Amino acid sequence: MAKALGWGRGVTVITGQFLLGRRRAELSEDEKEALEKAVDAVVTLPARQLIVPRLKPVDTSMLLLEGLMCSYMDASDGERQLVGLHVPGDPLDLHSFPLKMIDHDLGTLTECRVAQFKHSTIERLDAEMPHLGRMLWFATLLDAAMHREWIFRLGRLSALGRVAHFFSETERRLRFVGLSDGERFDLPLQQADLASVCGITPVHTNRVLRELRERRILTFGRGVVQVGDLKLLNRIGEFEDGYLYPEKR
Amino acid sequence: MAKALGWGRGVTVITGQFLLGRRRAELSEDEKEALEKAVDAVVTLPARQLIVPRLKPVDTSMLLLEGLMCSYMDASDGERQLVGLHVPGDPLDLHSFPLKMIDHDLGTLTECRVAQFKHSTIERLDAEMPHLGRMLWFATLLDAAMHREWIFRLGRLSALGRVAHFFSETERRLRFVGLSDGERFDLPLQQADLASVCGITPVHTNRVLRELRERRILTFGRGVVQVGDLKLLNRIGEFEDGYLYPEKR
DNA sequence: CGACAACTTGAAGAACCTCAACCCTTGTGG
DNA sequence: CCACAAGGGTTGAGGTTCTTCAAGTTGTCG
Repeated sequence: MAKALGWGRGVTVITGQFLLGRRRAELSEDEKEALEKAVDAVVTLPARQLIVPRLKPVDTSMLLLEGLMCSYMDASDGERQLVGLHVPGDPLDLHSFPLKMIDHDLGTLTECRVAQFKHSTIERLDAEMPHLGRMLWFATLLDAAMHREWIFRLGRLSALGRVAHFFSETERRLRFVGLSDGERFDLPLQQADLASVCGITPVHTNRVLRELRERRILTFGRGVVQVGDLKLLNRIGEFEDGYLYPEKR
Repeated sequence: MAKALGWGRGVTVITGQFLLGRRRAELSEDEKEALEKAVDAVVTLPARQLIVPRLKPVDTSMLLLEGLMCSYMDASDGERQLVGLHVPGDPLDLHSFPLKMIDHDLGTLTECRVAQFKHSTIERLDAEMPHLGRMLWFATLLDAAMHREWIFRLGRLSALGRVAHFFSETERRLRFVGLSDGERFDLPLQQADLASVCGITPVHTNRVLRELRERRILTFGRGVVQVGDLKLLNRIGEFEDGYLYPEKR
């Protein structure tokens, strides 16, 4: 556990990726320290498990440290729609703090490490440090911004555009936390997961991936993405990163 | 202006529809009064106007009092995707308080009346009344919950299902604030707007509306919705209102 | 090696789009 | 008071995209 490493100002062994690349710089040393100390536990979750079911009261929120998780909703015919992908550094169900439950299922895609925060602790933090509270609020709104972009993606883009947009967004998000160099990154998903994200069938997803491969834009296999032409990928997906609220440089 | 009406505890001439039907009951008299006093101005906006453009810093947030507004994003081919519809009682760009800007355009559909709140005032409120701050946070997350449902709608439902879901959701939301009785409600939109919501063409929207009409489920014309069979409408749209966080009864 | 899951490909069909024409209502000016 | 223009709504015909179904192929792990 991190506590064994000893504490000093700004030591963020657990929460160091939170808001990284976004507005982390606006967090004071006091705030980072308070956040780090607010961690109740760090636990490991098995792959492909439902972790937080919808519409059930919860009293804890989590921060993803390692692995991939997703938010999803199932249709009456059993088809699954992913409504969010979560990468390290992302709050997972922080919105359950004001909402008291979540309106979707939250599950793991791979084995994951997460940090847990009791709502009672967050409540104290929010009351005592209003600015930190606002940064937590900000973090939950990043999800909403991505949701809006996903609506746009599904409503206005072709299958090729949707897949390109998803890879563009995911590449950018992983780059925020140092998990992509813009050319290659791990993304341990299956084609069926991609289909669940993009609102298309697995079969058609396969054909879209073939086109991206043949046009030397991107290859995806065995959980690894190799980007051939990031500019073109972004253009096909009509991707611009403004909605991710990147840090000014 | 409301101030002319005189003040007493719980007088909410302007903000009385905020969170109505959701968790408004959790607001104390002090909180309601503080919110009402935080109103900086009430203004009228013309129909079909861009009110808040994307990616520009803002220092004010608004609450919709009367009329219809929408959030939208435009694709490179000029096609518009609505990502949110706003009805009376809804905060419009409250998320711009933590975000400092919005990542989408916000405009009017009809002439509207809105109440304006300066971010500096919200900041004071949030610091002095943490519980009220959390209720504001909650309100912004209702948008996120609707976004998730819209993703599901676009990703997993047919054109008929999407239109049915939109009408189901809108009917429910208007009922929260007393603007629908479950059988008939005003919805001053055009078929093209519906198309922009559902990610389909206006022509196909027309055909879907014909089917709903012929099956006696719903008629829509001249800005008026007549619901023939609400249960069936909800079933076709796979609509359940849990994600709208209705008040327990 | 065999079993299983994930990926791949082909063929046929459904859902939705595009384009074009027409209708209906409303408002305006002669 | 009528003619006409304009915008929104309606319909048909044909084309495209994506789905469905079915049959392999490849890779992995006991």
